[in-house]
Amino acid sequence: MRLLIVEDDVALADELTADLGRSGYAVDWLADGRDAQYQGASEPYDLIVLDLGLPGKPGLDVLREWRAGGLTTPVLILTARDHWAERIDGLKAGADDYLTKPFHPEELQLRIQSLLRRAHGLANQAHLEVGGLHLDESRQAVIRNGNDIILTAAEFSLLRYLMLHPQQIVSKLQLLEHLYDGETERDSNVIEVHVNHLRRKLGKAVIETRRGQGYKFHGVTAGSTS
Amino acid sequence: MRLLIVEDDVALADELTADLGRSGYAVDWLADGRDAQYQGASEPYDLIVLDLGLPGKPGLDVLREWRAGGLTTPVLILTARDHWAERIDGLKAGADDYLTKPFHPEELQLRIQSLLRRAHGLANQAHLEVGGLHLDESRQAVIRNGNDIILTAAEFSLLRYLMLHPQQIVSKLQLLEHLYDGETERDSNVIEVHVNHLRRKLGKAVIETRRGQGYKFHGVTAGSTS
DNA sequence: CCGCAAAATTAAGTTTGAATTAAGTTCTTC
DNA sequence: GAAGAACTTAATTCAAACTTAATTTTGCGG
Repeated sequence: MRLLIVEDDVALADELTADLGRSGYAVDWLADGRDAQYQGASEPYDLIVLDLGLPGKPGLDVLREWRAGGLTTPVLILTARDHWAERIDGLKAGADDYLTKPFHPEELQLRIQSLLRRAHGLANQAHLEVGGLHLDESRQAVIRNGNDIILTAAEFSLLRYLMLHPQQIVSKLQLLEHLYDGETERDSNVIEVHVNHLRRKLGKAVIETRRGQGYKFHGVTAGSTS
Repeated sequence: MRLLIVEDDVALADELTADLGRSGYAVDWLADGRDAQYQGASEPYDLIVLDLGLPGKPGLDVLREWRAGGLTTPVLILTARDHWAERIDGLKAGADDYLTKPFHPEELQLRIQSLLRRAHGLANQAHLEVGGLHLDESRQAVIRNGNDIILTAAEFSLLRYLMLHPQQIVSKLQLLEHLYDGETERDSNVIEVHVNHLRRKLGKAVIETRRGQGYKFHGVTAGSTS
């Protein structure tokens, strides 16, 4: 998942970037509203965290123009506690959720997870569970039939992306763009390697390949083990 | 479907060419207005994407001269966000749709699909659905009576072309010219082979052959399966 | 800091399958 | 029933995807 954080408080932004990076998100950070305006509309982010108190251009204006231009990416806004009216304006302008400062970083993580599930039509699920597999975000593991399978960071974020797009065909390019920040080689075979590892751990049938098009996630059907 | 992209930003053009190619379009790319002027009028494109900020010759002039010369190919123009007046001028000059930069490539794909349907008199249809068959562009599949039939890239683009020209007789030469870029053998039997594959997957009646003239697409009538 | 172990990525060789060509067969029309 | 058009099947080609191993990077304990 690729996230954009628009926040001018350097200390806070650093912390959030590091935190989210550790959770397997590819995070970009911008401090200026004008830059955000452009980059948010041109890069394929899965979610944007937008502070409303920004230099360059007011966050609310940025958000309004994104929505006017047809951007559908989920946006979570950060507002100051004492500007409570901003929340309402923000939601009216097209924000999907908000958080008032100060907040705990874990709180942001939870909101992000929930927002991502919601955005992919997997609402009111407390945890990501698709086709017999249960993702445990806090431990980077999958649970199948009650037993844990430990994944590495790369495997985990790849699987998370696939599970958030069930029944869809996800191209290798799409995976490269959404799992890695901006500039990663377009002709690397990282994805293939990690897909291979996932298939080893979860069984061959879990990820179907559609030659020339991409991969498609299937749950584990009945008692397939290895 | 054969598309022409006229765009001087090499990185963007590369990306779009690759994207659209992956979706089964035969894509040509030109960076110069003067070249575009000539080639757009002489090759049988199904749609043209034209950036208005071009070297060689202003995009607007190119478009005006195409229209003056009687070219009816649908044209989608790309304009910069801050030159909003261009959009109006572009539409006046004969553009069929526009997109402001920056945009997401998927957005362009959707516009192209919609414009192609429109250009073939299948307006206000959100998806291409003819004679009981439903084309799913995002998954390169057809849906008949609710169940999916997976197609390869070549089969898909052939079927798409036929479905965009329903009730018409489409010659083999026409298919070769519109499904393959410029130079492909005129006496190859690729089309026949793919038609054969499509008939296998969809049933014999779906594509009628008019000996000496070409093929004609028919929907599936009632309960024909194989 | 340094060095070690695990993970991530790159690289190289192999396998697979779609696309095209090729060749032989069956229609269709005169 | 001959000739050409279209059909069908099989062979070939070539790029995509897989697999394994080698290399680089990262994180961590000393």
